[in-house]
Amino acid sequence: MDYTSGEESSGFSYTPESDMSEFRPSEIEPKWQQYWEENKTFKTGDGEGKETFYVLDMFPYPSGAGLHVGHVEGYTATDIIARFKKARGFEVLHPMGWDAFGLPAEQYALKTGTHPAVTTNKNIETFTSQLKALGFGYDWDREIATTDPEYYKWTQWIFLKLLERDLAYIAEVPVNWCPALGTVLANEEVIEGRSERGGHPVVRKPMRQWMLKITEYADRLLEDLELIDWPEHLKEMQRNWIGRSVGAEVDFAVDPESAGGLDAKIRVFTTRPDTLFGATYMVLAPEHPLVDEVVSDDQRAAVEAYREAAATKSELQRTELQKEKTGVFTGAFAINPVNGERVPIWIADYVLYGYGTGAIMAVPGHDDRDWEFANTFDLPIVEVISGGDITEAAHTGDGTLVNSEILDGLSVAEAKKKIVEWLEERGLGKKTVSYKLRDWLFSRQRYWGEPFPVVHREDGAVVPLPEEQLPLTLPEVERYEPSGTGESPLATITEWVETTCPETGAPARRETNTMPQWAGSCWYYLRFIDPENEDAPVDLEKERRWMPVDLYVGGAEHAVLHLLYARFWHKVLYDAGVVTTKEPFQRVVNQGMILGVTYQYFRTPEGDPVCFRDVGDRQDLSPATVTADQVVWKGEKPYHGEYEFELEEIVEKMSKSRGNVINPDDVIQEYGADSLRLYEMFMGPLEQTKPWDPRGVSGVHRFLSRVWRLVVTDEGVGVTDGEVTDEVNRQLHRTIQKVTDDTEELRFNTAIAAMMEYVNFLYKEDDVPRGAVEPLVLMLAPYAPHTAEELWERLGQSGSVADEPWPTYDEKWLKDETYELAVQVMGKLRGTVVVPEDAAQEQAVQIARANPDVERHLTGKTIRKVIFVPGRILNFVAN
RNA sequence: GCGGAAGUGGCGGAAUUGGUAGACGCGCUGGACUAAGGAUCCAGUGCCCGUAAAAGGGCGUGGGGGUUCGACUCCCCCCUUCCGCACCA
Repeated sequence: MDYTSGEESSGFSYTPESDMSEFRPSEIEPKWQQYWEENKTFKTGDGEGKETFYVLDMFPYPSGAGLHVGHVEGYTATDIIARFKKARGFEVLHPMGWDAFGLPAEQYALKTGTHPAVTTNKNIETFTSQLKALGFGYDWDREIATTDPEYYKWTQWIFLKLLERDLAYIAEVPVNWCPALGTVLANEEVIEGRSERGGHPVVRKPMRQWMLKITEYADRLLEDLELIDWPEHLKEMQRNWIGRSVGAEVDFAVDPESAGGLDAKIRVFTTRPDTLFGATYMVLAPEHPLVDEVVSDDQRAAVEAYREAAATKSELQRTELQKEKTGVFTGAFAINPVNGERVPIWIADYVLYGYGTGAIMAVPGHDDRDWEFANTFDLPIVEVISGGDITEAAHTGDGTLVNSEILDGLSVAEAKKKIVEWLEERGLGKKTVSYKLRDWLFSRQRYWGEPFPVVHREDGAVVPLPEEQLPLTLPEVERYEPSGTGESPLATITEWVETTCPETGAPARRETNTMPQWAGSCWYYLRFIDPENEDAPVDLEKERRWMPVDLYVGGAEHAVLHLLYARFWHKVLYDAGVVTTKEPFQRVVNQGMILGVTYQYFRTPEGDPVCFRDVGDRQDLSPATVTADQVVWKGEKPYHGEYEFELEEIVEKMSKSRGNVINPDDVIQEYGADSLRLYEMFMGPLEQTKPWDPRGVSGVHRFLSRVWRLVVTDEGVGVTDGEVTDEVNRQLHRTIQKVTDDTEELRFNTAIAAMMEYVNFLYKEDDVPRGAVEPLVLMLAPYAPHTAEELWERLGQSGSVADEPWPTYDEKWLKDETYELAVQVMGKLRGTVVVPEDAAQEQAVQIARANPDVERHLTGKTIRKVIFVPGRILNFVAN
C-alpha cells in the first residue's frame, strides 16, 4: 500500500526524522499486517472440543472497480465480531473467498480477448491487497474461488445430486432472451422489461433450459423461516416471493354446442371459491393451450391477432399497459358448475399463464381486476356478498353471502369451507395451494460459468457424468461471442462438445449451457469449513461442528435470491445426508447502504450559475454539482468557492456518474485503515442507510490520536504504575460492561461512544495508571486493531493483542455508594439530589425536600401521592 | 394499491423493561498554548421568554387525540420519507 507523507494531508504531519512518539498509521498498519500474516494469527483450527463461532461475509464478486465503502462496512462489522469472539474464547471461523464467475469478466473478454480467468485473477489480487490493507483477520488458508476447478467440481457434484433426486429437468420454456447480451436471463435479472445489468431490452422466446424444482421445497422454505433469526423485513420478502396462497381448483366444462362439439374442461384456480355463484365469465391466459380448441370460427382471426400481440409484447410493454384492460371473446361458453349458468370464455393478458392454472373464473362483483374488465367489455356483474356497492367498485371485503343458493347467509370464511366440501363431494374441484414461486431457470448461454456435468446422447437420453470424471473443466475458446442462435460460446468448440456416453460409449454431445452465477454462492459457506477435502464437499463431522453460520452479514440486494437459493440447496443437501442442519444461516444482518453527498447549484441555458435559493419557479435551469472537496465552508453552510453562493446538499446513492464515490484507498491514505473502520462503525447503526460525511473521519481519527497520546508521550510510555483509584475503576468497569454488551449486539456506534467517553474521562485525570489503559486497548483491538497492537507492544506486552482475552467487569464497581436521583413535582423535573444507594422512600423524600428548587414548587401545595422508583425517579403528586 | 422499516438540535445519531430527552461525534462560539495554527488542550452549544449578567420560567422527539404520577417509548387517527412487491386470481 502506497502511503504518502502527511505533507498535503490534514490528518497527521510528517517529519523526516522518525519521531517515535507520533501517531502514524502509515507506519504501524503495514507492520502489523505483516505480523499477522507471518504468524498466522487468525488461522482457524478445526474447532474440535471448543465452542465454535462461524461469522461470514457475503463474499464479493471481484470487479475491476475494487472494494467500495459498502464492502468495508460489512467486513469491518464481521471482523470486529470475529476478533471479539476470539477474545471471548471461541474458536472462530472467519473466511473470505471470491464469487468469481460472472458476466463482467466475460464482457471484458469479448471486448479485449483477454481470458476471463486472467481478468478475474488480477481483480482478486487487487481485492486481496485491499482487504489486507484494512487489517481484516481472515484465515487466508481457507480462501476459495468459485472459478477454481477444485471448487466447481463440487458445485457440479451437487448438481448431480439434484439430478439424482429428480430436482433438475430440461424444459422448453419461454425465457427472457436478451439480444444485446446474447443470453437468457432469470426473471430476477429482468427489471421492468430490461436487463438488470446494462438495461438492455428483453423479449420472450422459448428455449431448451435446465430448471430446478425449487417449488417442491416451497412449503419448507416458508415454514423454516420460523427457525432462523433474521430481520423481519427479510423474512417478509422471502414469504412474498414464495407467495403461498390457499384456494381451490374448480373445473368448468366447456359448452360443447358453443365450441364445435368439443368435450373439455377448463380448470381454474381461485382463492375465493365462495364467490363462485358470482362468476359471470371466464378468462384464459393468451398462451393457454385450450384457446386454439375452443375458439369459434368467427372469432378466430381476432383471437389470433390478440395472441400474437401478447406474445411479442415484452414484459415492459405488458406492465406499461396495465391501466387499460384488454381482451378478446373466444366465441365459446363454459358452464358454471354450481348453477349451470352459461358464461362466455375470453382471453386477456391480465391472466398470467404461469400462475395457478393459467385460467380464471371472473367475479367482477368482488375482484377489482375483473370489475374493471367487466366494465370495459360490458359484461354482467352480480353481487354475491353484501356490504358494498358493486355499481361503484368491486366489494372485496367480508360480508354475508347472497344470490348463492346453498351459501346464502354464510360469512365468507364459512362459505369457502362449505363450497369446497360441496365441490369435492361431486368431483368438481378441490382445495389447492398455489405459489408465486416458479421453478428456477438454471442455465445461461455463457462461457464463464460452471459446465453442466452431463452429456446428451443421440437417442435423447441425458446421462450424468460419473463422479470420478469431475470436474468437467471449461475448455479454452478462441472467441467469447455467443453463437448467435442463443447457444453459448462452448457450442463452437467441437472437440469439447463431441464426446461419448460414459455408460454406453455411444456418441454424445456435452451440454453447452453453463450454470448461473448463483450456483457457486449457493454452498460456498460449506466449503470454507473444509476447503481441502477431496472426498466430499464438506466433512460431515466438521459440518456438524460449525454449522449453521452464526452470523451472516451482507447487502440487502441479496435478501431474496441468493438467500433463497442457498436455503434451497442446503435443504436438498440435508435430505441427501450431506449436511446435518436444516438451515444454513442462523442469523442474517443486512448492512445499510452508505450514501454519497454532493452539493448542488443550477445553470441557465447560457451556462450562468444560479444559487439553489434563487430558482423559484424557473423551469429553464439544469442542475450542476460539485463534490465535497470543492466546497468552501462558511460556518455551517457550504459555499461554492468560485461563485460564492450557498450550495444545496444532496444525499444519494454513490455512483460514478454523480462523482460522489468515496474510495477506501484514499481514506486509508489520508487517515489510515483504523480510522476508516472506526468511522464506518461510528456513523450509525449497522443496518441503517446513512450518508458519508466527508468531515466525519477526522473525529474518529482524533479519538485514536487521543488514545495514542494516553500511552505514548515524547518521554516514552505515558502511563504510570500507580494504583487505579475507585473512581477510575467505576468508570472503567462501566465502560467494559457497555462495550461488551454493545459489541455482542452489534451496536458498534454506541460501543465506540462509550470508549470515547472513557478516554475523555481519563484526560481529566492527573496521571493515568496502566491498569486503566490496558483494558481500553484490549477493547479497542477489534475496532482499531493496528493501533491496539502497537500500543500493546509499547505498553511492554509481548505477542499479539488478538491473542489476549477480553477484559471482564466486576459488578462491585458498577455501583456507587450514592447516586443522583431525579426529583419531579407533578411529573416535571425540578431538581436532582444525591441519595445513598440503598435509600428508602422516606429518606429520599427528606433529602429531596431539603433541595430549595424542589421545595419551592411544593410550597402551598398538598402532597397527594409520592412515587419513588429507587435508582430512577422521585415524583411528588401535589396540588 | 399491498407489505416492511423509519421520522429526535444546524448535521450523523443516543436514550435496551414507560422514569433527568439530546450521550458520543461533526459543525459552531469562546479561551489557553504559540512565531503561527487548518495541530493540541479546556470550556460552552435544543428553541423561546427574561436579565447588564445571573436567577428564573415556558416550549420541545412528524401532526392530532388518548392511557399514566410520568410517554421519544404504550393505544387510536392522520401526514411524510425510504425499501421491497406489483394484474399472482
